[in-house]
Amino acid sequence: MTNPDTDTSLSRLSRFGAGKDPAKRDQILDGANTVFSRMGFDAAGMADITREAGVSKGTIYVYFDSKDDLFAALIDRQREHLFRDIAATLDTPGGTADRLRAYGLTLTRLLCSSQVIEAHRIIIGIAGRKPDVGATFYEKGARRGMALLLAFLQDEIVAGRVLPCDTSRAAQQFVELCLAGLFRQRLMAYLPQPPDDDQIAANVDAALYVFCAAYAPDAQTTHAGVKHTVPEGKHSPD
Amino acid sequence: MTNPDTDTSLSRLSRFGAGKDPAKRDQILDGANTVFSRMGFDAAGMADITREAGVSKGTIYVYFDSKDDLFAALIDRQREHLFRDIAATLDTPGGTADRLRAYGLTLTRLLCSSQVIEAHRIIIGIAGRKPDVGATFYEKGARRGMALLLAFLQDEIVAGRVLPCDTSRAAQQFVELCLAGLFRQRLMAYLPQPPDDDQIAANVDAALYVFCAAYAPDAQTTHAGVKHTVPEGKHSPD
DNA sequence: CCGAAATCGAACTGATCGGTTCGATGTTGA
DNA sequence: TCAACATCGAACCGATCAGTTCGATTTCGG
Repeated sequence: MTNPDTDTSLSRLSRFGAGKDPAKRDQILDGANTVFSRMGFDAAGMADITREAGVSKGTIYVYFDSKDDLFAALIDRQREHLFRDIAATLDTPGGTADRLRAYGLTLTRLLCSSQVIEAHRIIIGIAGRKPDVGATFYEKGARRGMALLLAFLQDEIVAGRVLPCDTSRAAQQFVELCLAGLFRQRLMAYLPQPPDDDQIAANVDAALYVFCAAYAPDAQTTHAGVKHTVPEGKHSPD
Repeated sequence: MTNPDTDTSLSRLSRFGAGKDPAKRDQILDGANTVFSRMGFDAAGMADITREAGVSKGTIYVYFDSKDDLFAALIDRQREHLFRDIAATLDTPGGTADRLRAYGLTLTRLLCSSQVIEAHRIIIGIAGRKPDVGATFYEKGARRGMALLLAFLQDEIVAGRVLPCDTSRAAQQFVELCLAGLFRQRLMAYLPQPPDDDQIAANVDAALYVFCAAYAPDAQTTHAGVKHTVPEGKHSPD
């Protein structure tokens, strides 16, 4: 009768139901992460994951319903890990540019890391066959990270430290500027290794320079030409 | 004795060797294109291509050595098609901004098209397992297209219409600005359809605004602050 | 030390897929 | 009309793989 979900007696604290031990679950996910990263989704075999995780095949299927389910759980776990790092950056002390730089540095370093690149490769590779998987991945990942930057930009505009503009598009532009020359090249394995910190810093500084030239109020107030009115046009797709 | 490769007699003009008929070759590539686009590389079966192309399996293997070979040939054919469209844009009449706009419009429209997106999905999906495939794809595609823009920017700098800068990085930045909010979202199927012409135009105009704010000489000469000296720092990876 | 339960591990199933083979078929040049 | 030849099409091969089954083994609470 003792329901394992409601039983909080001592006897249950070190004993889990079948497929309920979080340590073993993590062990499986760690192995899956290694194998998926090394081989990609289709080429990765459950036998490989079995071997890498040091867990029997039957046990994996006790913890996860299918290969797809296992992969989805893996993505979810990684994502939460990433957000912890990014969310803090915009609360950095310093001026607008400094906080943007901190955000850009962290974002660029994380997105160009082998783990994130491999995850993107897998998602993009199946996005044609399973559009909802890709869309969900973007929604819960990039879109959520973009929302942080978007809120920051809106606050800065209210404070007069950034020119009024289509914040959604400006946020997209800043991110793409940070990733310019790195992310796409990493995805296509044209850059086999993640960029080092110097390259990232140079890229983010260059992005910041361009971004400030367009959206920093001092450049605008100094140069009062009509040519540089910030277009507030239609919202960009986001 | 008559070697089919060197025999130019009339008898050979309407008769091709096995696996040498360019019309049938194209027929196979058309079918392969449809199937690869619909299903992705791994999920696409040779049987599907056989059906779609209306060609027997044996014949396909007379024209192509393997699935990989077939796919490579398909990519090569598509690429040449694209370059014809892009190469012309920078020779458009008009000022610097107009020509950049023409380039950006064409580039964005093509790269966000379903054909190109699907090709990217496949390449990126296997780039982990076969890095040389991905690298070659980037080398012969994006890199070559970037070279056009790069040469253009250098000419404009010499003519004093663009500020001296790291042209390689500036070119990357312009391209990413044009694709901001569109290309990555298309790859991940967050945008199921290609953007329409209005969206593309708005995006390219926004990109152009930002790019000009940073690299147009008039804005710089007017605003002589030290803050806006264009950094000529280390070359960005390209 | 016992007994229950989770896990192991190895064999097995059923299906898919890339690639091959080979006789039948249809087209073409002579 | 005939002979050569590219193509067809359907069966076939060998390998791989996701997922299942089940008895043996380990683990842990009592």
